[in-house]
Amino acid sequence: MTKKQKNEKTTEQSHQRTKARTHEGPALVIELNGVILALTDGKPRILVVQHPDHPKKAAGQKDSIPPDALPFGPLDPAADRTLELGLRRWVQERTGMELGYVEQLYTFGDRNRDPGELEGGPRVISVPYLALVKEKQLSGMGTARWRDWYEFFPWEDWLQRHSSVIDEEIAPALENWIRNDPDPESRDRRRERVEIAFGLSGASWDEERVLDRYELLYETGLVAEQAEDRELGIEYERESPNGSVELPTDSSGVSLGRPMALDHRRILATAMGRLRGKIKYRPVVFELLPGNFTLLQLQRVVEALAGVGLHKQNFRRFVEKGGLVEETGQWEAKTGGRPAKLFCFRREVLRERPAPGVGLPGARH
Amino acid sequence: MTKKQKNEKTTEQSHQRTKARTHEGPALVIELNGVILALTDGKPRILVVQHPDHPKKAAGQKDSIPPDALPFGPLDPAADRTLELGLRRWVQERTGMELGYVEQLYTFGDRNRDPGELEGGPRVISVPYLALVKEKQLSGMGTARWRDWYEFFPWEDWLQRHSSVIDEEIAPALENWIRNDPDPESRDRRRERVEIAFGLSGASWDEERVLDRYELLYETGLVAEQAEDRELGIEYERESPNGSVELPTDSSGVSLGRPMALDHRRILATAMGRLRGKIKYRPVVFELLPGNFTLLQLQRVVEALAGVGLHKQNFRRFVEKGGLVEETGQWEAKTGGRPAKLFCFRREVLRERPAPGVGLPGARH
DNA sequence: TTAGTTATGCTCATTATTAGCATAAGTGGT
DNA sequence: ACCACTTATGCTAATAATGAGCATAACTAA
Repeated sequence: MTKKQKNEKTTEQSHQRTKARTHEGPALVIELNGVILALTDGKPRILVVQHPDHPKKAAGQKDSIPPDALPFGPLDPAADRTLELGLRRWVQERTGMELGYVEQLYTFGDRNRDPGELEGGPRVISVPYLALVKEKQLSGMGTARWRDWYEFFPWEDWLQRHSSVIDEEIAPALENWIRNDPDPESRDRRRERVEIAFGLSGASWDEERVLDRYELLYETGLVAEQAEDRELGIEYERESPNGSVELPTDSSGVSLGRPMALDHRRILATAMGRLRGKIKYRPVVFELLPGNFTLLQLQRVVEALAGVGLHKQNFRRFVEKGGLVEETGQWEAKTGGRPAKLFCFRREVLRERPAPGVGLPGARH
Repeated sequence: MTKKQKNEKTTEQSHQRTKARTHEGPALVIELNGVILALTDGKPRILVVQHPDHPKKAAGQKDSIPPDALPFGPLDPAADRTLELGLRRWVQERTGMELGYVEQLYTFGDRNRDPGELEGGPRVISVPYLALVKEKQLSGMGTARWRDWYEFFPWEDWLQRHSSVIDEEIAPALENWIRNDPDPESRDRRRERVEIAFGLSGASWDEERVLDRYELLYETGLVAEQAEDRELGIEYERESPNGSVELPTDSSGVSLGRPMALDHRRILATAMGRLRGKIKYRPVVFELLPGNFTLLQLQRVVEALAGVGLHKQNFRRFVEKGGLVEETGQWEAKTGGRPAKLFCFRREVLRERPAPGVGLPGARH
């Protein structure tokens, strides 16, 4: 087995990593990841850190900057009463941030998702959480920094029309990938997945399928993580919220979007898809906004999250008639044009409607 | 601490339980639970087993039948490549069932959700999965049996009008619970939660809020598990998909619906809510139906899952015009009336529409 | 043949959604 | 003061989706 050989090759190089992860016995660890999202100048940004023991660094490649990683901390089974409290604890300890809205995402437990396992490290189960915080209140610790989430997924940004990277790079590569499958049935399945995920050939773009798209790019070798995993000889068998995923085949050498450590981009994709879905039926956007806001501010946030542009007048009508907001009587003057009314979230809507979200009224398609 | 004293009291009584759970060291175990749902005579039924080491049984109460439990198995960190494969493995091993559609639910990791922890047992993290299977193909093993899921949640069944148990038992008890709160602010929060969850006083019934409702009944002492937990002295701090939950106060002695072991009814409530939501935007109902079906069969299934009645003609129009089904050319004669066309799921809809589900067209409200 | 049952087609009023047109009320520059 | 430009907000006409029901068709059982 070539993969096994590769594993051995890396074993010695990265003992630093193993050491950092050694626990007193359990072959099982729960890692709590946080996808911590805030809005700075109307752009969604997530908190990233530099992974302290990323293989590349351990392998002595000091010159290469370790990739961004989602902040994470272990669950302390003895101390943390709930998983969520565990997350809040270490986020508080290490960033000084008090998390507000918090929501559990998908639990990732695939073997070898953490390369440390190849060296006898414990099986690492990751339970990631999406957290929405009001503003950047980062008490500048360590390597942590905010990063626009579209840097990781440039193809998800449809705000200024079709993001061109799809037509120019992704679509041809995927077309190639489809053609390269020798089995006709399997080829059809590939084609269907591509068409549904990227809204190609007549299918419509579903902004929620962020993970589907990322996983296709992974399988096709269009994101850097795939090459990295292959290099490390990771036999990566994956379970996914949307069904299982084929194993990577070839590496194309292409690297779309900013890579992340381990499978963190997969986790981020999960978070993005989840949030894009959730804003439609639960009033979570307001967690990111100040108490008072203009309707255009609200619209810009929804657009930034969903990655699509909306029709202004219709959006306004939707949130007003839907009872999601109410006037405060105050005005915002610094709009650059006519002053705008300031609104606030109308809590009573929770009682009135079963699924009070903002939807995407008038999305351009 | 009275709670601690109580814990000690039960320690000796249930050593059988501890023994059954003893592992070779890890203070952490992943338990994979399956909410395995099938349809028999059009009714949603889930697979339940008798929990082998339920406290009551261990405490020597041999006469009392152990309550139903969701089937579960441990994750074998060494052998199971993914969590989902681990689930499939033991379900296959123990019931002979091949699971089809499988979906991960919320990961429950609260301390003391498994009473074994009180006696030094490992922290048990539960990762439950919802699985939909075509028919009852139960190769009658052990204590496993199918049980109508509304036995556990009688108040969720609105098919024949308002299920009366709400008006007669739940509403008064909740009203009482609200009034008993001495703090006015906290009282308002309780009232709002009740109104939203149960659609009381003008709010509309949201069939997806199954967990909210169960948790309110738990807090109010209207379900048996609460009394049980109190008896065992469990200091139960809970994290919930929909936010945190108050600690139980008094026990009313009332027991609504069939109880389950540990927090399994909470897990089941999560599954029910998730499925009720999912059918609206993903064509999962078809996983439960045979390949060919009449529109009324389809409607009955959706109604059974959602717990609400639908307008027949509108439902038909919805699924037909929405492209969810297509005619097969065959007919079903044994309808008791005019023969019905047989339809099948139309796969292409996945490509055409972003969120192809059945919705609840014409739900009675 | 009749009563009962289910299937299916069709209508009509109501409500939502889409895509714009048009006006209001600010800004900065000349 | 006037202009060009910006954003805010009101309104409308065409179209689509939804809710509620009438009516007919095609079978079964008594």
